Amino acid sequence: MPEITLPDGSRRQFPGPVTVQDVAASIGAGLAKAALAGRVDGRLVDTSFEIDHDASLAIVTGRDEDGLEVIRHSTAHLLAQAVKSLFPTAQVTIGPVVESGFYYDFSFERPFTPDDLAAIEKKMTELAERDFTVSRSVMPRDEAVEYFKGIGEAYKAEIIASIPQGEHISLYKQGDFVDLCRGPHVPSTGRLKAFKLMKIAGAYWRGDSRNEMLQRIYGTAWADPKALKDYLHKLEEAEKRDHRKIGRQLDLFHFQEEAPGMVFWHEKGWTIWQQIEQYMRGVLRRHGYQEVRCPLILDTALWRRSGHWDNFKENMFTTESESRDYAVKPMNCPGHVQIFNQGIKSYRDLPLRLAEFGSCHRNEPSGSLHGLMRVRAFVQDDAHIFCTEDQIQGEVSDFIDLLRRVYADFGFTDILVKLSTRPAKRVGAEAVWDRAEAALEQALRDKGLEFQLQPGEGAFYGPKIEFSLRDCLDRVWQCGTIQLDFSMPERLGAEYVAEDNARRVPVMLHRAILGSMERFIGILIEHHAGQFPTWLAPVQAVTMSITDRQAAYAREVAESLENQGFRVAPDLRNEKIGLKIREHTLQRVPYLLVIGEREVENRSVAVRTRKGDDLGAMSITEFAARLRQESVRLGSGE
RNA sequence: GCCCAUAUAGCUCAGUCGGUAGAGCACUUCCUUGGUAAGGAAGAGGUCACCGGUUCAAAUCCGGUUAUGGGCUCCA
Repeated sequence: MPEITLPDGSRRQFPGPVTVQDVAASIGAGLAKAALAGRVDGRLVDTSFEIDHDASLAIVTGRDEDGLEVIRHSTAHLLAQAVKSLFPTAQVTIGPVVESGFYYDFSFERPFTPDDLAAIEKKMTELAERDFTVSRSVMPRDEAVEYFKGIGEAYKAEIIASIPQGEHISLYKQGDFVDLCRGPHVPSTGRLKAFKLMKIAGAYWRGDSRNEMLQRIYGTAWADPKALKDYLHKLEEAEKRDHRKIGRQLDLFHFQEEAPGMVFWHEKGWTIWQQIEQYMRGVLRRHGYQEVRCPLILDTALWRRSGHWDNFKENMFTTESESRDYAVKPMNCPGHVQIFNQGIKSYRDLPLRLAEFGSCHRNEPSGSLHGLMRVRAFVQDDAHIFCTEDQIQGEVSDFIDLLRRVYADFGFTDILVKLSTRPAKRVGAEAVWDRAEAALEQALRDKGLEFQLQPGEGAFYGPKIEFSLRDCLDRVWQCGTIQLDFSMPERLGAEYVAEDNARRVPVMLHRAILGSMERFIGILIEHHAGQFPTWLAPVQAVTMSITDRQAAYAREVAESLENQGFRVAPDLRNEKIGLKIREHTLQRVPYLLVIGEREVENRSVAVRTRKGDDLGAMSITEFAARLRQESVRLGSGE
C-alpha cells in the first residue's frame, strides 16, 4: 500500500506498486500527457519507474529544468538512432546534455556534410513521429560489453569496460536502436517535437588530443516549438553584439593576415583602452601599488631559471642578436622579481606591490585564436605582491574586494569564480601546495563567495583563483586571477631580511584584475553591445549644424567642451540633420547636440540621446555639468 | 596543433553549365541649406586571399599555403 506524497504536500494511497505514469494519470489526464519523468525521493526516474514503497514524488514535465534536460538527453539518443539508421557503419560514442542542447560524438569513415546534417534532422523528425516507446533494461557489465562488441560498437564496449566489474548497467531501447545510458528518458520519441541540429565539429575521443578525432554533431532541443524559436532568435540577437562585428562598425580595431592574433587599435578603440588604463592607474595608486616597466625581451637563461622555458618554450617567441638568445616575455613576473632584487629588502618593505601594464607575447595554437578574446600579443594589468606567509590571507582578501568593485564600475556583477588546484606537471613541495591551496580556499569562504573547484587546473608554480565573465554567446572567458607562488621567488633568488635578521624568501602573489586589456575590452563591447557608458565612449557628444550658418557656433561649442576635457566632435557637413542623427546614433555616440538658428541665438544646444530621447534645449554649461557627472571615473577603491 | 567550413570593391553580399566581374551602402564631384534615424544626380573603385596544376580559356574545376569562422585540445 504505497503512500505517495506530492510536492504540494498532498498524499495519495495506492493499493499496490504504481508507476510514475499511473500517479500522473490519477491526478489528471493533462498531467499524464505532459509527464516526461518523475522525481522519486529526490531521484530522477523514467515515467515507467515502479514505486512499491511510501515515497515523495514530483511529476517532471517540459516546464521543469529537469524535464528540459530529459528532453535534450532523449533528443541526443534520437540523433544517434537517426545516424545509425542512415549510416549503419557509423559507431556511437557519447551523447551528453550541454547548455541549451546536446551533442553526440560519432566515429565514421568520412566527415559528415551540411547535407548529411539536413538528412539526419529529417530522419529524426520521422523517427519522432513514429513515436517509438523508449524502454529501459538492465544487464550485467560483462554481458553488456559482449553485447556492444557483438553489434560492432567498439567505443561503447570500451566505455562499459571501464565501469567497475560486477555492476549492472542500464540500456535504453527505441525501435531497433539500443544505447548505454543511465537515463531517465522520455516515455516515447513522439514527445520530442522541438529540436534542431546546429553544427558539425571535430572532437577527440575521450577529450585527449592524442586520440582519434570523432565527429560531433551539436543540436538544441526545447519543450515546444515556441521555445526553440525564441532560442534561435536570441542567438541572432547575440550575433549582433559580437565584438568583432562591432569593432568594425565602430572603427575600434582590426586584424590582418600579417599579424595573426595581434590587434591594430584604431583611434576610437585606443581611446577606450586609454580610459580603462587611466582608470586602473587610479585604482593602483589608491591601493598601494608601484607602477613599473620591464624589458620586452630577456635572455633565455632567465626563462630557464624561472621554469617557463621547460614548460612553455614551444609557445614562446624567440629572437637572437650578437650570439645571445632572447625570449619575448610571455609573462611579467621574472622582470618584477629583478626589480625586487635590486637593493636589500626588509620585512618592513613588505607587502611590496609591483604593477605593470605588461605587454606579453605568447605563440598560442593557431586554432585557439578568437578575436580580442584569445590573442598572441596582449597587455595584462599585471601585478606581483611580495609578502610574508602571514600576509597572504589579507592580500588575497583585499584583492577580491577590489576586483569586485572594479568589475561593478564596468557594469559586471555576474562573475564566475573558480579555484584551481595542483596540476600533474608542477614544481614545489607537497606541503607548500597544501598551505597555498588552503589559503586561497579560506579567503573565498571568508567572503562567502560561491566558487567552482577545478582540481588539477592550477598553474605549474601554484594554485589560483580565477574570475571569469561571459561573452554574447555565453562562452566563459577568464579575466581576473590571483595566483600563489611559493616557487619562483626562490628560483630567481628573491629574499628579504626578517625581524630576526635572517634572510627569508618572500611569497609572491601574481594577480590581474582585468586580465588582458584586449580580452576585457572584447567582453566590454559585447556586454554593452557597443553602447559604452559615457565615461568610456570614444566620442561622448557630437555637435551637429543644421545649415552652414551654424558651423562657427557648432565648432565653438565642440571646442569649448573639448577644452573642458570631454571628447566632443563637430559634424559640420552639408547634410540633413536626419542623416547626421542616424549616423551618430548608429555609432552609439551618447549625446547628439543639434544646433540650428534657435540654439545660436540662445547660445544653447538641443540635446538628443543615442536612445532617441529628446532632452530639449540647454545651455553649454548645463550640458557640460551633465557630461561631467557621467564622465567621472567611477568610484572603485574610494 | 586537430576536424569541418569559408575567403569576390572599404562594408554586406550576388555571380547558373569554365568564356576577361555585379548590386546596395560607403567614397569623390556637383546640385540641394534642409529642425531630430537614409535629399538628388553623376563618377571613381576589384591581380576574385596567395602559390601551383588541368584547360584554347579558371572567381568558377583540382592540389597546396595563409588567414578567418565554428568546435576539440591547449592556455604560464
